[in-house]
Parts: sequence; structure tokens; C-alpha cells
Amino acid sequence: MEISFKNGDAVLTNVKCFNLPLTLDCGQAFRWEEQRDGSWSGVVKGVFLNISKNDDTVILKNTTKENYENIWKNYFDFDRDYEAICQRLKQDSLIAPTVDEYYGIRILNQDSWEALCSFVISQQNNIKRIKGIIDRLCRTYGDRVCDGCYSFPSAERLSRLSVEDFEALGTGYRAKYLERLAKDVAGGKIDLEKIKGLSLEEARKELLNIYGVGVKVANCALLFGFGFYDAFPVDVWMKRVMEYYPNGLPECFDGIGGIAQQYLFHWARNNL
DNA sequence: GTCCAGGCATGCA
DNA sequence: TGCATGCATGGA
Repeated sequence: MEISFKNGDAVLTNVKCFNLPLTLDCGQAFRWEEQRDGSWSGVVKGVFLNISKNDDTVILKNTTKENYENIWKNYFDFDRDYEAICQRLKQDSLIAPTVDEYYGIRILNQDSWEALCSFVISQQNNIKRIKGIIDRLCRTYGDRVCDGCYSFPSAERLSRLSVEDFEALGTGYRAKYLERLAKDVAGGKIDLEKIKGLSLEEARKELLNIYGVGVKVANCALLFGFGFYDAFPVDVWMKRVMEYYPNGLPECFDGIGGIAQQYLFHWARNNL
């Protein structure tokens, strides 16, 4: 992969194993929207991005070298060799055809606060509704980034809301979880940065102490927001997949179970 | 009307 | 420790 900066854009050539719709709309992130021209727009850490891909060339519109280095390189996981990872996953004959069919799913390194909130909202909920709730949350309490674009609101901002405020967004019974979560993060009772530095088991234990966070939500947050690629979320779809692995997960998933999980999750949603 | 969705807290054994 | 139950909401 090579990078250049032309006309204000970041241009990446020879990009391998990166499918935009599969990566941005596979249920790991809830804020990317496809545009009429096939590009995708979203806001990450308060910065708007429009990204498009033709063949092996990716264009990040209006992106400085600083923003690329500070945000997007890590967010899209560009330094990780997904070709090699996919080859390794395909040592398991069950996942091999799935990796081929949905080739190009990457794990996004999302902001830990946004990921944790999003997956608390996600519980016992469907993806369409999750997107709607998060969209209303950002429009109502986020900062305006550009026309119609808003940042994900900070814990400090949300710590000033009541349970009723969260209910008004359609969060249902999850409102009380979000209300306490925002106050605990804003008040320093929960230290997300500290959790990033722990081992997977220790980090999971910390997240499980949070009101409204169980094993599934913890694993999603760990995988999508805290950089733990071995976290393996099991929801109702993955429970169906697990029937195909009665003896547990294959050895070739070790260390990258979360990436395997995302391929299997996508397959399950389309086939089961 | 019933069932379901990237589940969890609670109470009870 | 494990299991049953209630929970908000909206689409199918």
C-alpha cells in the first residue's frame, strides 16, 4: 500500500482486503452512510470523512497527512496485514468459503466511549433501530461538525442528561444503563484509557462491572473499541453459528478470533 | 395479534 | 452456580 496526498485528499493505492460496504455496514459501527455515488460518509472523533474506493485505490476526501496519521490509519487498521490473516483463518475449512464470499471485512478501531455506548444500546435490539437511536443521540447532543453531521456526544455532555432524556431517544429500558454509564465515565469512576492497557481478561472483568454490560456487550466493546482482536462476541446470530463448532473454535482463530467472528456474523445474518 | 432483535439485571433455587 | 422472567421499542 502506498500513500500520497493530492488536492487535499489522501490517496491510498494498492490497498488489499478492504471492502467498504462490508466493513462499514456489517454491524460493528452504526454511523456510516452510503452516498449516491457509492462513497461513504461518517464522523469519527469529531472529524468528518468521505471515503471511496475504486479497484485497489482508496480516496479519503479532504484529509491532511496529520489526520490520516492521527485518526484514519488506526481507525481503518491500515497497518494490519488482512490478506495474511484471511489466509490463516482459511485453514479452517468451515470459515474458508465465508472469508472468500465476504472478503474485505476489516475491524474498525472505534473510539472506546462511542463503542461502549453503542453496544449498550445494541442489546436486545436490531441494527436498524440501533442506528436510529444513535443518530438521534448525535443530532441532539453531539457537536455540529458540518451540514447534517454531528460528533458522537462526549461522556461529559451525556452525564448531564436524565433517564427521561435517554428514554426520549427511544432507548427503552437501556436508558438507565446509559444514564449511569455517562456519569461514571465523566466522573472518572470508569477509566476507559486504563482498561485499554489491561490484558483481555482483566479488561473484560472491568467492563462486566458496569451496570448494563454483560458478556456480549463487553466483548463487542473490547473488539471494536479497545483493540482486543481476540474478543469473540456471541449474540443470537453467533449462537446459531456456534452449533457448527461443537468442539470449540479452531486453533487458527487464536489471537484473531474477533476478525473470524465478524465474517461468521455476517454470514449468519445473510444465511440463517 | 405474535415474534424477534449484536442481552442484561434480578430473584430464586 | 444455573435458570426463569421482565424489560422498551418498532419492524416483519
